[in-house]
Amino acid sequence: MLSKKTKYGLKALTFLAKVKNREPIQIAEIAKHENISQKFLESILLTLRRNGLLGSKKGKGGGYYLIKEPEDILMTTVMRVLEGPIAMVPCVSLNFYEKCDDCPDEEECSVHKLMLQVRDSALDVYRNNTLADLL
Amino acid sequence: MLSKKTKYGLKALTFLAKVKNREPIQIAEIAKHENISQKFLESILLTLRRNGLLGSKKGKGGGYYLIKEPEDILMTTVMRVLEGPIAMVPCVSLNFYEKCDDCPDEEECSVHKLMLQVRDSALDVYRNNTLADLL
DNA sequence: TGAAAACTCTAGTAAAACTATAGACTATAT
DNA sequence: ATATAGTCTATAGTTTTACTAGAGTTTTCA
Repeated sequence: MLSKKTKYGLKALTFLAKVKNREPIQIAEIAKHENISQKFLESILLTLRRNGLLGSKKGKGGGYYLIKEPEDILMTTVMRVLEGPIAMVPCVSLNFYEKCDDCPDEEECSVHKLMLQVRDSALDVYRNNTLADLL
Repeated sequence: MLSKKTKYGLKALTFLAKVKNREPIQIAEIAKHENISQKFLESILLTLRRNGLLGSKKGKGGGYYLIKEPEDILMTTVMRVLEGPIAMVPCVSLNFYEKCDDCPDEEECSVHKLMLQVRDSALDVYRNNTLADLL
């Protein structure tokens, strides 16, 4: 299941992508427009900012804004930042690889074999979609 | 993330697929061979049996066995039984569809758009793999 | 027939993850 | 100055996950 965090994050990004001139939008406005708990959204936007996807401006007239053009924001990046590993199992993860404690031989493991394919197909989707494609 | 339940279930199925003559294998033996907690495995095998993937035999010499040939067991079925919906979001699920409470218009929703593609690509993998392919 | 082997089922629980909230703090614009 | 708006830390409630306990039932075979 996709976490609410990722879902809300994606919605916020989409919303911000539509803003003219990349002017800052307040958290409250995004929250209201997308039906998201404001406090929860705060922490999500913060994560997106820390990971270089959003910029922020404090004080009056402040808010969050896209730091890059939607065409340049890959879904692989967004997903990794919000949802974490794209692989369903650490032993097939490119960025978060971990060995299984059970499972003596990865090459022989049926789960490994299947999940490798699933990862590749998901990666294929994420790599071929930018934020612009979702508008 | 793939649940342990699904992981263990897949391993058990793979193990059973290799058994000659489909003779019943005791839970304890599968658990030991695949490094799985026996009691936990019990409940998983039970689920698989209830969903028509395994047969069981009670009493002395009993155990679990595949009820169909590995070539005839699709991963879509296995995944739905063990892991639940293949879609990451209910609003793009074929078998477990549900409308989002937020989100006024599905067609306009960026999350929907992206997750539809992810679902399709995952489905594509699961439909093209039978248990036999994982051996 | 009876006892051991093996599956069935219900219930419960500890830990982790997820979702959300509260409140104090800091920076900025005007 | 002061109102505005993001930042940070802590924490509480809920749900899911991964198991465990234990009693019960069915089957087989001597």
